[in-house]
Amino acid sequence: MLTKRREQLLRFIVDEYVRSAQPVASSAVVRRYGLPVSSATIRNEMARLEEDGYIVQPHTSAGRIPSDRGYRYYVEALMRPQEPPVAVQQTIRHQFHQAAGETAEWAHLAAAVLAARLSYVSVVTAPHAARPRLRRLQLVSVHDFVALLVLVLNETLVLQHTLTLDRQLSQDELNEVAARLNSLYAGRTVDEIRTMQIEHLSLEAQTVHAALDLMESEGAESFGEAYLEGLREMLREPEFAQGERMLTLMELLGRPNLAKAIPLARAGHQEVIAIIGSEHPDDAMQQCSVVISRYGGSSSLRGTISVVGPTRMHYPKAVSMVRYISGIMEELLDAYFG
Amino acid sequence: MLTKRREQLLRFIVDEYVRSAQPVASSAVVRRYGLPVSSATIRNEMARLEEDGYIVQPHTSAGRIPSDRGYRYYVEALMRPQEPPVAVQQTIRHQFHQAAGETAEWAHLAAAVLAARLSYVSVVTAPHAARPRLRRLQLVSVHDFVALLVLVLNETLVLQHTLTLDRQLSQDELNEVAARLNSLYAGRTVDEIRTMQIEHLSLEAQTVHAALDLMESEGAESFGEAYLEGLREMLREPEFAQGERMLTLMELLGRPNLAKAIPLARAGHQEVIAIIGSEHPDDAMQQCSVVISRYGGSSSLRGTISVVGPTRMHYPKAVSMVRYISGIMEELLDAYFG
DNA sequence: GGTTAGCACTCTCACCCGGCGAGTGCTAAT
DNA sequence: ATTAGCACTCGCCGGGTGAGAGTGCTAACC
Repeated sequence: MLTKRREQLLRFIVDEYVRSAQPVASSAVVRRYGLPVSSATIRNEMARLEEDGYIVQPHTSAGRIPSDRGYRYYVEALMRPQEPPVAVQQTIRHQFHQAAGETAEWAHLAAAVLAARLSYVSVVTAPHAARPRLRRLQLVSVHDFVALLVLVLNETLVLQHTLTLDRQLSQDELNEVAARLNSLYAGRTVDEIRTMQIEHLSLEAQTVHAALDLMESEGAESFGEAYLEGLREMLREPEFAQGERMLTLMELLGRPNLAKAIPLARAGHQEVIAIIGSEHPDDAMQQCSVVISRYGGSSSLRGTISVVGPTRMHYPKAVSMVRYISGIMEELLDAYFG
Repeated sequence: MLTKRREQLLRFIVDEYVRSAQPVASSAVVRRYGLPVSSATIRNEMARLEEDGYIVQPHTSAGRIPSDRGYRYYVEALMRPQEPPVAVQQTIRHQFHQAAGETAEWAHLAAAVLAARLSYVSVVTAPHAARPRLRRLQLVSVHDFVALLVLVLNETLVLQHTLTLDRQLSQDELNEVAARLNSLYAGRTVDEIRTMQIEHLSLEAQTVHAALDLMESEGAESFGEAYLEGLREMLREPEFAQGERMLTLMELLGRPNLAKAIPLARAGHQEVIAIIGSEHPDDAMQQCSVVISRYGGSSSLRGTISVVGPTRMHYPKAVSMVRYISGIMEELLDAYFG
């Protein structure tokens, strides 16, 4: 347990380092925060904080920077999460209000807003049903032997697939098939449809097969329909200034690797958690922190919303912003599909 | 007009510089290409090429690198476009075959393949109808006062929009409305629907209004549904090694600026054109070249396919690969919607 | 006239060196 | 426990230097 004064000092060091990206000197703390003690006293305290592993020196005769352990303590015990200012809240609400009709765009907008407000990378997975239900399917004639299968799943997810037919069918015939399948299967999950074991011929069978495939591919939570924004902004942070660093980061945040960077499983509902630097299992993430939360507890749709930034991240802002946007997504889901 | 030998020398210099990213020395040319002359002779010839503006020296006592004019000459007169090897062609055809059903994924796949084969940035705009026609619309009940409008346009473009209703409507009622609107408007363009001037009440009016909005937003060729791939690969090229360069490039290739980088208007059908460095109007593109082509001449659907790389680009590969992929897209469109 | 060997010249790059400034840790006094 | 004073360490910056690469020029050669 840290003494009151050491806690406060640690807070100053974190705040200052986050602000300036420079190692924090003892004299700088005294000057900037107007402490009633001399820099020598601060140096003594700093030495103790360093012994305990909360801060480190990049090299002798440099100031101190927080260690991952220091950040952790800061996040747990020291920081005061600050709600976004009212003006910002209003702007954001307005933006979501504009896009209210575009269900499929919510997650995209959330990612964009988050990135714009924080200048870190934001990753938002679209609202997603663990067990998707078929709402309605439709067949649209496209060309002689080609038809388009359009699937509306749970709430508003729309999928499509092109079917190649064995014979020419009119739109009316397609409508009939669709109507029959809708009456059989609308409202059901993949498993339910599978266990019904109804025999189908040709086009019906083909359609059901394609539909089940599409639905299944939606089953697992993944980054398939994730929105990632703000990479450019984040790469402006001084820790990524060298080309080297940028490339490894881009590598890591590319689609195939995204799951390594962001542990969806650790996202808890309605609580925002942070994973800091060395707490990541993956080596490439040692320099980064992730702030993550799940949204959509009350409806059947769930998603995650997260921010990836340098360990030198503005945690109060990041946590509160993730919490705020997550709340908005929750509200929207409730209002539209509650 | 250049002499035969100078042409050949220019070709060597371009090839070698593209390969090594290092200024090409006179002795290197002699050694590497086994010429029957001495390096002094090459130096004389190089001096002439430089006078005429085809090559430049980064500084005294460095080798030569091609100027934009030199690249232009190379592209026009010297390079031999090389078809992709048969094995590669087969692999690519196989990849497209796999995805044949996923109409909406073609452009994405094209961009991915292009990026993987060339390691430059590829940008592919999805097949797009200049005057979209409504094929079919559908209304799906989502929740008490919420319905989903699904629009199938021209060939296989599927759009969606959420409607908030003034009163509760059953799926059957929604079906009726959809059926009526389909019988009126299926197969028509925005303009046609507008001129029909049919009076509608409440939900019908709302639906038509939303549908027209969606269709109109698809009208103009844009990067709205463009796929961009390969940024990471391209940033590995030595010319972008400094963080500075990377950032300006990422800035430029971000959605809002993409149109500046890639002049869609200059893409000619069935011919692949290159825009080299200083030929770009925009300052930020002076270091880059674009290879671009249009696809989909015979069907009503069009799109563009382009590659952005450093001016030190492997033009033969880039041009032939763009041509090849463009041909495949053409074939696919013909086969499915011809 | 075209080609070439030889050579002086230029420019970059990598390296080393030394001074400066920042910031610390320690000691001794309060 | 605090603090003034001071020696010490280390990164950074500028200049200087030597090696290497590659050229342009000149004069000789076929």
